[in-house]
Amino acid sequence: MVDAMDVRKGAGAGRPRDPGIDTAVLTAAGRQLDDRGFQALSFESVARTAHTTRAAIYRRWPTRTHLALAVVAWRLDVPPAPDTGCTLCDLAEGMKVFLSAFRTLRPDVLNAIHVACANDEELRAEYRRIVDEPPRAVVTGLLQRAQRRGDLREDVDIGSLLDILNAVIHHRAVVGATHLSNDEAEALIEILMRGAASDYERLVAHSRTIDIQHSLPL
Amino acid sequence: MVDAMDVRKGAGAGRPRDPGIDTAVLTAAGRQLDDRGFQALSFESVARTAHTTRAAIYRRWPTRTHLALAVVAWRLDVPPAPDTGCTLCDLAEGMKVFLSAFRTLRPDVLNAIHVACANDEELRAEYRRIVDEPPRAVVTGLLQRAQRRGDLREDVDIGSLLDILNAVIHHRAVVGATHLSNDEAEALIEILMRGAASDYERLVAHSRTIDIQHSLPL
Amino acid sequence: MVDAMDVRKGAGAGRPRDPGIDTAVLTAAGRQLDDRGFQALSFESVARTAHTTRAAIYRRWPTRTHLALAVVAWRLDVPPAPDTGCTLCDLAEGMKVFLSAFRTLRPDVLNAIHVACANDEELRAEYRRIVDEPPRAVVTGLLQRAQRRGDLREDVDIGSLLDILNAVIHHRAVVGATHLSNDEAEALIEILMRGAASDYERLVAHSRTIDIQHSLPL
Amino acid sequence: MVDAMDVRKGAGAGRPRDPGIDTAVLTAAGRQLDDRGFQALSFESVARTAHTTRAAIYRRWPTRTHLALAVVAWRLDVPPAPDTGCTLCDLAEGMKVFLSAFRTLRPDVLNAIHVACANDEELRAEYRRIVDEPPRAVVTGLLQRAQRRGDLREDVDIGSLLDILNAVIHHRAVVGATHLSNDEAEALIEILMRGAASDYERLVAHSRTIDIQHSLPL
DNA sequence: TGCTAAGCGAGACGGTACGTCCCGTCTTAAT
DNA sequence: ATTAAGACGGGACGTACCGTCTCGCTTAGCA
Repeated sequence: MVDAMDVRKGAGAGRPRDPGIDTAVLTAAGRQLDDRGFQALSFESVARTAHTTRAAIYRRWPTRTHLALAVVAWRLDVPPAPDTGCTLCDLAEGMKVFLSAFRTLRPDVLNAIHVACANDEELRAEYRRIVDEPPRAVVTGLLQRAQRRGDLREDVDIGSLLDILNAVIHHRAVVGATHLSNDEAEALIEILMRGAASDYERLVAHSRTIDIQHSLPL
Repeated sequence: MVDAMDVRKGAGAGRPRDPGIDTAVLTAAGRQLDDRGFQALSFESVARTAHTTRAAIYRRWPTRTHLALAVVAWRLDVPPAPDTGCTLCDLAEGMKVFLSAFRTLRPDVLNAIHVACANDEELRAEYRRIVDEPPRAVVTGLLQRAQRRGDLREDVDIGSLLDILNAVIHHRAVVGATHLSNDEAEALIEILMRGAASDYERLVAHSRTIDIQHSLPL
Repeated sequence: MVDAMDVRKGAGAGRPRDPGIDTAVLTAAGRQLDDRGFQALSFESVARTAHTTRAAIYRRWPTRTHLALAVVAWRLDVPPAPDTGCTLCDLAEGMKVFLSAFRTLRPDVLNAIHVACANDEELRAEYRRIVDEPPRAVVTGLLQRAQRRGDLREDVDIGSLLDILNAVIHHRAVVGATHLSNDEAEALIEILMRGAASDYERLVAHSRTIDIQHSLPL
Repeated sequence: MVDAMDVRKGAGAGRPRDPGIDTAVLTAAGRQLDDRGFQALSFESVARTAHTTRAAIYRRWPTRTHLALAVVAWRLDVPPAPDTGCTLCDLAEGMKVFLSAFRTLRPDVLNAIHVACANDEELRAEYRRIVDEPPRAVVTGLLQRAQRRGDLREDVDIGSLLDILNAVIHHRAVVGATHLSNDEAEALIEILMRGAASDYERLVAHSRTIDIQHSLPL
């Protein structure tokens, strides 16, 4: 994957960048974020542990927020959309996809990055592009199939459902400091599907006894 | 309510604290948070603009996170629970209560505070006590009345509903950088109440044509 | 001995000073000076280890220099002048007297106190009164007897001799970080007495084989 | 002579030090020492008056003692050894050399520096190298010539003589707060030379009527 | 006996300075 | 043109003491 940050102006002339520095820095930064959080991420210490210099990092990423986002982009690998034909099962799997984004970095670190983006439109867009959109796209497809299949009412706004799912998972990860439990996920899906399904009882009947809980990640 | 920060060990002895410093510092800190965000909140500059010294602030609040939380506690004034007998109307009002907590400080600032709490159990508890619990208590009462009235199914877990409401509002404020719109609030309430109400159609019929939208804050 | 610092204005009325605090503070201050030197002597830590408060100490001694001098005064006990009739022997003993002053506190601490006195005439006088004069008086007597006895030339200025003795001992203690060795003391006495004695050879002959070295302290 | 403080580890690489800062800091520090003494020497105020930052000073000198010693090294200019063939005259000149070291800074400041060296072997060595040794080397040469010439007895230990000279001058400067007067210097030389000269009377006769007093500095 | 003047512990107050860390920029020589 | 190295002017950190103050309580001698 091309590094989004690696947009050089007059590339071609002069000594080329050492690509080893890119990976060394991303590795060191990631380790630092994992160990001590975003606020402890400093150019100084990253340069130190990556055995390079601040200047070499500044050349690639202008702020530590850009750097942290680069770590996310480097790590994130969104799983493909499940398609078993069973809406409840797919939905349970879909929640894994949302969670996958929250596993690239500690939730509080992602949150801190977001805060740092708060006053910078360009960075916020970058955050959405890298962190928010990919899982959302996957689950959107999943729900659209369900709606086409007739499992969801026609008038249900899929965006609203996604907002709720995303919000609850995010909120729990970030505020509750624990990920959603199986029971909570079940309760959440039940409440949402009772409100959104054309015929909730039929969905449950067709869930092929594949227990929702067993497909939940945590 | 007694200020949580004003818990002095051997209270009574020693020169008493100058209460003017408390308010000056909280005012200055609040202003700083409003103007430039949490990361720009420094003991240094607060001390400067409050015309006092770092030491006097450290005596009261050990970290800038404690200080910021004290600003929230100082500002937050949770409105009383509405009780009109109309569940949908009350619920719409209830969302105002949640929003009131998110208006004490800029959403990104609250979020930043939360991030700072992430690795400190004591602070996280403080955050919950100050920011989360008060509105939650109010809306809990509201929903319990609705349930007693028979508007909510007996088997609905009010806690889960609150989690969802809280999560969506928090998430929108913090991630979306805008508060929930009327339409979004309406859609949210509809989805949740379809899933949770004993008889959603009856609730709508009895909402006395008091348009949900008109009672929403934004 | 009356404490020089204990000059109270309107003594008599009011609660009397707790004498236990005086000794506790002097003990603590002495210990602190012994352990970590003058620059580490702080009202704060003395108060802490003496289980009292800064204010109680300030009431007694206005600066830490006064306090340190009080420790010296409290500890110093000048030995009496020796008078064996043997000038060289007495002189060797006299050097002990000078050294006794340098044993009340570490030489560098005494020196530091002196530095602190440098810009305060009153304190400097106090220092001289407490530290310098007592041993000087003793050895002055000793040398005057020797001169009366005819062992020292009439034209020798005893003050100059004292200056030299005091200076060399002080200098060695302070600059060399080791006290004068026996050989050095012997060499010093020899050089001085060759220059000051009426008949140095006779003095050596009459030193009753009491080896100079054996009467030196270190 | 290379400045002892300017020993950089991987010299050559990196942005070179701004030599203007060195002189600005040494000037400011010297001024501060002259005006208000060692205890008032703070990195803070030196940085302020040298229009630089604490960090730039810390980069060069780790403690204010090192800084003060650097001021001495920067200022000290030891005069060359006199060699007139007249031992008493040379000796009188030699005392000027000792005094030159004590004129680089106020005696109490030098003393304070010494105190600060007391518990640091490395600093003490530095002090000796910078303050003690240079004048000592000069006068050593002077006395060795005198001894070769036969003016001093063969068995006189030049080191002991130097100790005494150095000690008395140091002591007077530091404890007496005044430098040695002419009379005192004369008395000191007389006492020492009576003890150390092969034939003191001859030395006086050969002092070419060059009055000792007239070559003394104060 | 009760008044009153100090002493006392506790601890807050406005300050100054500490030594450290990191920032973002720069200068240099070498690659 | 990038690299490693590292100095530069800044700013904030959290800590330690300073010398002063305000309290409420204790302890005596004097009236």
